Amino acid sequence: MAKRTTVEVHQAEPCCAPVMTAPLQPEQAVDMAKMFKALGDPIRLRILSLIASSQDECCVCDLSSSFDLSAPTISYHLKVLREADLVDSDRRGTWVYYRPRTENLGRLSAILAVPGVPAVVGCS
Amino acid sequence: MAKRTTVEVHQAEPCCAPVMTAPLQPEQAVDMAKMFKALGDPIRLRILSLIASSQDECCVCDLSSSFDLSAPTISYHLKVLREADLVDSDRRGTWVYYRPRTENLGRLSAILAVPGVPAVVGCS
DNA sequence: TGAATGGATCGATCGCCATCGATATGGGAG
DNA sequence: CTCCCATATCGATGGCGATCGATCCATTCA
Repeated sequence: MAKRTTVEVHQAEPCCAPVMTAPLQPEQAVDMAKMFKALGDPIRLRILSLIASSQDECCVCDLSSSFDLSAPTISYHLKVLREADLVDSDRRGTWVYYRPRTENLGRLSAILAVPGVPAVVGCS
Repeated sequence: MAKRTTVEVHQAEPCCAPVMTAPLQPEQAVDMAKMFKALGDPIRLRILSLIASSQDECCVCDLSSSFDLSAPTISYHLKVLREADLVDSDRRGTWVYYRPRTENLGRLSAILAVPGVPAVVGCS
């Protein structure tokens, strides 16, 4: 099964071997930990999943309405995700749109992959 | 529903759809975030990769020698990984051995998987 | 039984993090 | 230009997290 149109390139840069395969180098560990730390908050995980599961992109106004948190707090979490290279943002007029950075999500997925267990991916 | 062999149990319980596929439920997000938070520290990532990449299991004494940290600190990080259900420990005589909990590593990998991009494992 | 060693726990410290109200910035709408 | 709305930034605060020395617990060995 070949690749689909919008997502492709990604697994080209694994950046480092799966954690099950070889010890992580300290420098790579710092890099990866930065991303995992950004995922280490329930609110941010939900924000990311809202962004990633929306078609193409997602407006901040849609996000805010899903949480019982102040706007500055949502903005703060988005900044953390942005600085962890997990999402990209793009202002168009009054609104700001967010997109997932699938190449980095794929890297994180790959590094946790368990040999012999295909990390299945839903929806064919 | 009975389990079969230990090898294949893993991907059986994805627990939730990949983040790219559907929004995470708050409760699941709390669950997953706990594990990601444990991975959000470079030292813990390296400890986990040492445990996971060793054959079968790994003694604490081998870990300590790889870091320039006090024994209590290593022990603290191991506790965090244990409480996040990412490793299991097992005392045999004087030494304590740690093993990765591959079923949960697999779950994390699966949740970050990008549709259309097989999170290939092993060889490349 | 007592000493020695591997690990875990305790208590303290210090820095970082999540949250908010207040304020700034950047674009439409009038 | 002026007002308003959507986001972002600032500053403060309360709480959690990483680290260490001291201490405790378990096991082996003399």
